[in-house]
Amino acid sequence: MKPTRRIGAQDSATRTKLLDAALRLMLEEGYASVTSRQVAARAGLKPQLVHYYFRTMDDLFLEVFRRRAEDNLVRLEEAVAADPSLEHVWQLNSDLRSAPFMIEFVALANHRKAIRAEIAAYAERFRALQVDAVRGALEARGISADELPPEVVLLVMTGLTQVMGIEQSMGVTTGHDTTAAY
Amino acid sequence: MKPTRRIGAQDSATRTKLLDAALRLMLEEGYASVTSRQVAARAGLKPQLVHYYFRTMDDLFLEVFRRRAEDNLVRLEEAVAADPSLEHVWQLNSDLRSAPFMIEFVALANHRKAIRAEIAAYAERFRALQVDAVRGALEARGISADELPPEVVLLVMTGLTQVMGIEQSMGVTTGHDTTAAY
DNA sequence: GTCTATACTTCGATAGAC
DNA sequence: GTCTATCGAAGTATAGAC
Repeated sequence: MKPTRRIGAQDSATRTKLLDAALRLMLEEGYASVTSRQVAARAGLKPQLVHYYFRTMDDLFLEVFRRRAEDNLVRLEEAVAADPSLEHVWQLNSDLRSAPFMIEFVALANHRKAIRAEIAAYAERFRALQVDAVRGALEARGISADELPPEVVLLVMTGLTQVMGIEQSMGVTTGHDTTAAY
Repeated sequence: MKPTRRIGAQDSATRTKLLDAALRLMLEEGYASVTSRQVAARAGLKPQLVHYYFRTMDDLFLEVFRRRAEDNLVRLEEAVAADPSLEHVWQLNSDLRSAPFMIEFVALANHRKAIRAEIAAYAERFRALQVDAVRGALEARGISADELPPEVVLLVMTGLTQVMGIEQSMGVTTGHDTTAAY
């Protein structure tokens, strides 16, 4: 029985610095660049501190994801409460700022069980919130869920913005303008 | 002036073994696991051979991508020639087998210029083929490009299958059945 | 043309000092 | 509670032997 190594306090300022550095690094250089050494360098700290505050690198990734995901959920809830119209929900979905974040984590999750589970749970919650919002917006327009299920609307919306986001980030723009206008 | 180190022949069987091993590794473990040591281990060869046949790891990634992309383009062309109906184009797009491949490379491309350029070029060619196919299928149905541009149909199609593919691989399935039926 | 011996860097992780 | 000294394994890449 291993005596389980000691881990730093959750509310340590150093820990927060490491999490911030890890997130920035991930967005700028990709998850493969999120190593104990590089994270520490960004934060202006020693590499060993990463392993003091996070038992493994996966633990670090999970914590980076949770912080941002939690934040996203709250922001979505507030935004929908403020303006529940269909246009606004669409607009929120078209916000491409979180696309790079998700690309990294989806790629990472594809090969790490713990992270995949965390993302799936988050995605379900996020989707549930969105479906509720779309359902309300559709009803307000007098469209019943039978003729046009909110889940369908949402998948089309999400798919569209996702593809366009990815393609844009790579410089592929064929048909984007036409579609946006449409 | 560096005398440019020697590189193995393009048609070497060993080189092909390395490319195959790299592709498998990438799909199974993610791009971060595609290292000279691991690729060589998979192929039953010495790590140094990777650097004999590919100057850098990026060169290896590029070659893995090109081989598969070339193959995809040919297959798409043949498939559309065989059956240019809208249903068939949709079916081809719904083929999720290449989704994991693209996820890896998109994530990788986000942070490597050379790879991004290669993927963008491929995506444009692939998209052009698809747009032609959809345009033909729509016209066969008497739908003019003015009322429903083929680019739009394609982006919706691609978006839908892409999101569903990603979500499925992570165990998120809310609304998939409903949408498929719809 | 093909492969190996080798160099140097960076990796994650732990045990122990403050 | 916080941080550092240190380890063995794995990373890319090159020069030179067959």
